[in-house]
Amino acid sequence: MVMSTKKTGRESAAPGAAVGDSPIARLCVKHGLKMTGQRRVIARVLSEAEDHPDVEELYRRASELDSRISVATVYRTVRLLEEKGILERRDFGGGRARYEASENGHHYHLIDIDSGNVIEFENDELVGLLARIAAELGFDLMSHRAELFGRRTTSGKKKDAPPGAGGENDSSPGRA
Amino acid sequence: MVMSTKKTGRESAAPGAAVGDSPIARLCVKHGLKMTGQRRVIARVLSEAEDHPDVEELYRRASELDSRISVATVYRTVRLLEEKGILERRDFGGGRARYEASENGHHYHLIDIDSGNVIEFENDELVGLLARIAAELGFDLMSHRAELFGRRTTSGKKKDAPPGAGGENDSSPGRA
DNA sequence: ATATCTGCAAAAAGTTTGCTCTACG
DNA sequence: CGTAGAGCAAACTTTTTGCAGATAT
Repeated sequence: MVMSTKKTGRESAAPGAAVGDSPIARLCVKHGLKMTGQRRVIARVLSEAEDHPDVEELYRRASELDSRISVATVYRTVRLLEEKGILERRDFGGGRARYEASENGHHYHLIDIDSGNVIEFENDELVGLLARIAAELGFDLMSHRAELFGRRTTSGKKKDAPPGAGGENDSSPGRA
Repeated sequence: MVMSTKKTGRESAAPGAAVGDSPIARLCVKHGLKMTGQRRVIARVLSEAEDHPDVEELYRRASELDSRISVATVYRTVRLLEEKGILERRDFGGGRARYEASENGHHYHLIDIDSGNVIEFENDELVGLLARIAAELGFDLMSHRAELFGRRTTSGKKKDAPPGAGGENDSSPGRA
């Protein structure tokens, strides 16, 4: 098992994309999408996001970088990227869809039911098992999610708890 | 892996509840809720549901039994029962919330992303793995959920397809 | 050149709510 | 009886869309 480390940096340039483009912008190019100014900004915001922003939040962040962007465009972009498999839509309740880059790798959430902290983790064994289950039911697994709700073990038998890897503390709480 | 078998039957009567009441109606009484005619009907519809109806579908089914029911009441009831822990709200994409009785026991969902159909399954191996993961992170697993989003395998290489056990055929298709 | 994309504003779609009247306990 | 609940319609929230003008390739 591996605790997630989100990558925000950029790799080498790709043909057809401007050199400063974000990873997601390059994916857009690869998928044959036109790279408008707005789209480039939204792609960058998405690439740099370390949380799970909803459309409103994406709009806010994108607007800071370039005010000539409308919500409708964010909605359209996010939908387009989801269809291309570049983005994944998440539903943590609260009525609005939230997004994260597929390239961030699949990770899961363990929620500490006492503190509310969210711990992200990856687990290849889990991916494999879920894919196998889907296959047994006659499906190709396109995406999936798993959320664990747990309580710290009282005994100090904890095996693995990387210090800074814990609570992500996303912005939007449920509609309490 | 075991396909689920929902229980729809009724147990013995409870004090304070009318004899013909559905299991969920009895839970309502137990929680101190007034049992109006409408609520009783909605409770019954929920108790008898073997799928994951959204509000519109609940409204349709309830209206068939008693036409004096409004959508607003369905919304209110469903929300109330969720707060009481009697119902669980599910988000399978497609924009609408869907509900199922908590008493139906633990199972997982595989959503056909093309049709919106939901297949339920149980899997002990999955439970074990998730518990182990939680333990490795220093937690006792209190509850969890897993949802798979898949697409029917094009090739006929399906391994395991119990003829009548599969497609539950929930009503709402994704927003295709 | 031209198909794609954007902004704007209007419209959908889903859900909540204020108010008044009804009816459960 | 008193208060939770129901109906109705209007309000809200989130997301989609039609159209005219802009722009990347």
